[in-house]
Parts: sequence; structure tokens; C-alpha cells
Amino acid sequence: MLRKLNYRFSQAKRKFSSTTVSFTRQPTLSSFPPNPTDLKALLSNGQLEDALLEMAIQGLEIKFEGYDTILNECVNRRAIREGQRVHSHMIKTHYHPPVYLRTRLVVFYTKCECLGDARKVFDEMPDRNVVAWTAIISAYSQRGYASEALNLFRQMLRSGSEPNAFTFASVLTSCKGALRVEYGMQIHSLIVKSMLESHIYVGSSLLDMYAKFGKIHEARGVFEGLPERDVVSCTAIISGYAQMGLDEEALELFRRLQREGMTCNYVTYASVLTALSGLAAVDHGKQIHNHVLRSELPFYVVLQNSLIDMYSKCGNLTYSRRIFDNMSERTVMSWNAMLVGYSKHGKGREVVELFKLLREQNKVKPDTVTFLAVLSGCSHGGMEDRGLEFFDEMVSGKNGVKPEIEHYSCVVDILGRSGKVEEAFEFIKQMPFEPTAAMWGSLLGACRVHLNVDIGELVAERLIEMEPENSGNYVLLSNLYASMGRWEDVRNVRELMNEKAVIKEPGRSWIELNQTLHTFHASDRTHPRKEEVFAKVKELLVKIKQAGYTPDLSCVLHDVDEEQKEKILLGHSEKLALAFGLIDTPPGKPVQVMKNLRICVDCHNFAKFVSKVYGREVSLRDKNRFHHIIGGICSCGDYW
DNA sequence: GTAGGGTTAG
Repeated sequence: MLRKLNYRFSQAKRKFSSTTVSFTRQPTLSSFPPNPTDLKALLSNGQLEDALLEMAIQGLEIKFEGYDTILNECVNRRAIREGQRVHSHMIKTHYHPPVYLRTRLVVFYTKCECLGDARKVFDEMPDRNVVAWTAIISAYSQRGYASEALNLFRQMLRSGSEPNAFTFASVLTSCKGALRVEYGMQIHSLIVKSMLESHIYVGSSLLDMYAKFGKIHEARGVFEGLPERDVVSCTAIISGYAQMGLDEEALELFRRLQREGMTCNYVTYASVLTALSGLAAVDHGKQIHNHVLRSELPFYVVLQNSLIDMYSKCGNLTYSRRIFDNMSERTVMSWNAMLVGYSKHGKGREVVELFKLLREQNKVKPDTVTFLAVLSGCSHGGMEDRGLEFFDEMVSGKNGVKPEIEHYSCVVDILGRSGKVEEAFEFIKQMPFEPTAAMWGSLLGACRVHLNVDIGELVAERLIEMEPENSGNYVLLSNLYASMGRWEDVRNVRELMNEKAVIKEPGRSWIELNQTLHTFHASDRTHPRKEEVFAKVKELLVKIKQAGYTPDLSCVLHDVDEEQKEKILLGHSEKLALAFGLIDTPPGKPVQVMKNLRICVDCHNFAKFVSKVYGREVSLRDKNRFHHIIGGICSCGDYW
């Protein structure tokens, strides 16, 4: 008997000699053949290797319970090689595992990220249960194969297997990944039929799916219908608003839920910080920062990335850089957030230097966003030649990131900015992508600054063809004609616009003073202090006119007389917000105004005169970038 | 046994 055991033991040792398993200790067998209880005892002592050894020794005797126990342990420890050995042991010994064990194998392989092996076991299953289906679906979903996950879900339904809450929660994620809103809605009706709409996991996934497809009302409906809320469902709805750019709604909901006792974690704060970045609500942002510091949350790098972004979008690059410098670990997003910050502030030199540092440190691989930030940073920061060099590097394939359409768009911007309008036009015609409206828009802007009507007209024609409803395009063309003194053409543009255009998004500007956001719309008659604000605008106008300001009437395309046009211009929301800032802050203090769209030529000029005449530093953050105006000179170089 | 929310760009 003992010899038999020794023989088997040495055989087993040979079998396992290729693994990392070390045999410092001989397993103690209480009986022969050993039973699953022995295995469990070994496993509970953490002796997975010994358990495997015993399994090999006893051969066929192990069967169901032993395999189950060991595989479970392999899953818990993510012990890939050991689990694979268990699986091959089954095959070698011609053991045919029941559904339960096959499911265990599928789960083992999916958890160990061996999708191919998982799929093989799954495909060979004679009958599949809901757990196996869900495990394989979520494995595909989590690894980014959303369409395949949806395919499998359809197969599951056809096979007659009934999805449970786990399945629904998982498959909804695939709908987001595969951009299939119609499937999401069909699945929603299945969920309702299964009475799982109020399930906390299913509900959060469902509301997140709606939010990701821009159906925020549906998302909110699902959220309000949840019988209980937790940190995930609350975060999902807040981030839903934030991701849609509904920043005020996101902030408002966050504050309400906080009052109602919501718990927050790092994901919640990261989502709220996105909204605060959009609003440039730096006082609120600092409060969150304090919370974060006090609570010592895990996954700090994600939060730090959000904080870098928040501070830079609130105009405080110094804070951003301080956080960046103090990070113990940086991801590519950390670098990107910092580079984007410099880029939006027109700090070309800093962009190039930081990118150099990124390469020197050689810890993080730059990605497509990195190059987008670098190219647009070079463009906005007066480093056009460096920008073109980086782009050439991308084209040559030296840095491993191939240029995409957005990078080409940056190059159009760079060429246009440096006055190479013809070159930019040729570049667009020859690039391997269909030009976008944004590209033509950027080139039309270049034509305006560099007074190139010939190309401007061609570009405008294509642009208006592509986006006949976008009033901004007509304004650019009108500006171009006006700058050449072609008033007849300005009138024609207006008529053309009257036929087709609608104002897509109303202009809105805001300013944060003493932790309060004050928002203004064009010709705002609703603000409680409107009289004061309008009076201040008039006062500013008188003073800056004396200093040489003349309104740029080509920014107004309404069919009205000149006096009316000037009135409309004075009602632009950024002027109101700027005036309000001047009223409510002491002389000499910098003022920062945010705008949801691109700033108009006249308002830009207005702000420059105000900064000069009143000796104020004025910062304007528009849709694309910051304008830092000191003494009448803007950091954008009058090109944006 | 299987499941939900997050940070950079556009």
C-alpha cells in the first residue's frame, strides 16, 4: 500500500514539475484514497498546491466534489495554471463534468481573463444554465466585445434560458458599448416583464444606459422609480447629467442627494468634478477637494486627474500643476489632463516641455488624446512649427500613434493660424478623411483673420451646404465680408441666413462670485439686478468708446438698423456677466467670465478695451479655450 | 457560480 502511494506520488511530482508549485512539504493523507474533506482541509490551510498534488495522486477517485472545491479555490486566487491543470486532469482521466462543474470552469476562465478557453468550454456544454450564459456574456462585455455579448444574449433567449438580474445588468452595459439604443429599449421591456426594473443593479445599469444615449429623462424616471438608492445608482444619474453637459442639473442633484444622506465615493466625486469643470465653479471644486483630502479615498489617481482638470478649467493652472507634481503615480490621463490644461490656456511652451518630460520619463505611453492636446497646444500657443513637426512624426509612424481625423483638424488650425490659408485648403483636399464642418469652420475663421475672401467664399459655400442651420457659420462669413468693407455681401449673407438658419444653442455666460454662479442670457431681463447690470454696460461703453472702441456690427445678422444692432450687441451675455463682475468685485481684482459658445468678435474686442481702460485682468473661457486679457492684449493673439 | 456608476479629447 505504502509503495503504491509513493509510486503515485513520484508520478504526480513529475506531472507537476513544469509548474511554479514547490514541494516543500509532503501532503498528509488521512485516508486513501483521499476524500474531498481532506482537500478542503488543505485548501483552508492555504495549501492549494498540496491539494492539487493529492488530486493527481488519487486520480479518478476525486470526481465532482473535489474538482468543485479546487476550482473554486483557483477562481478565488486567480490561479490560472493550477486551474488549467485541474481542467486537463478532467480531460486526461476522461471525466465528463456535469453542467455545474462546466459552469465553474467557464467562470474560472472568465475571471482569469482567458476568454478563448472560457468560450471553448461554454461551446462544448450540452446544456447551459443562466450562470454560464451570464458569465460568458459579461466576459465579452467587460473586454469590450459588446456586439458579441449581444449576439450571445440573443442566442440565450432563443435557447429558452431565462435571463436573471445578473444577466440584465451585464447585457445593458453591452448595449452602451455597441451603441444599440434600440436593443436597450427592447431589453428594458424584458426587464419590466421580469419585474426586475426596481432591482438596484438592473436599475442602475438601465438608467446609465439611457443617460449614455442622451435620454436623460428616461434615466431620471428609472432612478426615481428605484425603491432604494445606493452610491452606484446615485453616481450613475449624477454622472449622466454631467456627461451630457447638464452641469447645473448634475450639481443640483448632487447637493440634493447629499442632503438626503447619500454616501459618496471616489467615483461620485470624480463625476461631480466633471460638472464643476464645466461650470468653472472653483469654490465648489475646492470644497470637494477638501472632502477628498479628509476622507482619504482609494483610487486617488482618478480623483487627482479630475482635480487637475477641474482647476485648469477653472483658470487655476498653478493648482493643477501642483497636484500633478505631487502625484505618486500618473496615468496617461494625468498627463493628458495637464497638457490639455496648458493647451486651453494657450501655453504652447509648457505643452512642449511637459510632453518632453513625458517622453523622458518613459513610464507612460502617449495616446491619441496626448497628441491631440500637444497639437492643439502648439496651435493655440504660438508653436506652429513644433506642431507640424509632431504631426509629421505621427504620419511617419515613429511614435506609435497614427493620426486620426481630429489630428488633421488640428493641423488645419495650425496652418490657418500661421496665415497659410492656401496650404490649409490644399491639406484638407488631400487628406485621407472626409472634411468635417468643424474643419471648414476653423479655416473660415483663418480666412477672416488673414483677409482671404477667395478661399473664404469657397469654404463658406461648403460649410453652409453641410450645416445650413448653423447660424454661427453665417456670422463668420459676415465678419469676413465686413472686414473687407463688402457691405452688400454682408446683406446677402443675412438674407441667406434668414431663409435657413436657426439658433441652435442660445448663448449663455456666467460668473462665479462668493460661491454663487450668476448666469446671464442675451438681453437678459430676468436677472434680479438687471437694471444695475445694464447701467454698468452703458457706463463701460461710454468709457471704452472714448478709448477708441467701435462696435463690430457685422456680428449681428438681424435685419434691423444700426442703432438696433448696437443694442443687440450690448445685450450679449458675456458683456452682461463681465459688467456684473465689475460691479461686484473691488477695483483691480481679476474677473473671469465663462461662455458656453465661441466668443464673438465684438465681445472679445469689448473685453480688451475694458481690461485696458479699467486696469483689470479679464479672463474669458469660451467653448474652446481661455482668453487672458491684460492691458488690452489677449493671450489668444486675436485668433480663436 | 454570474451583475451596476468614474477621470483626459471631440
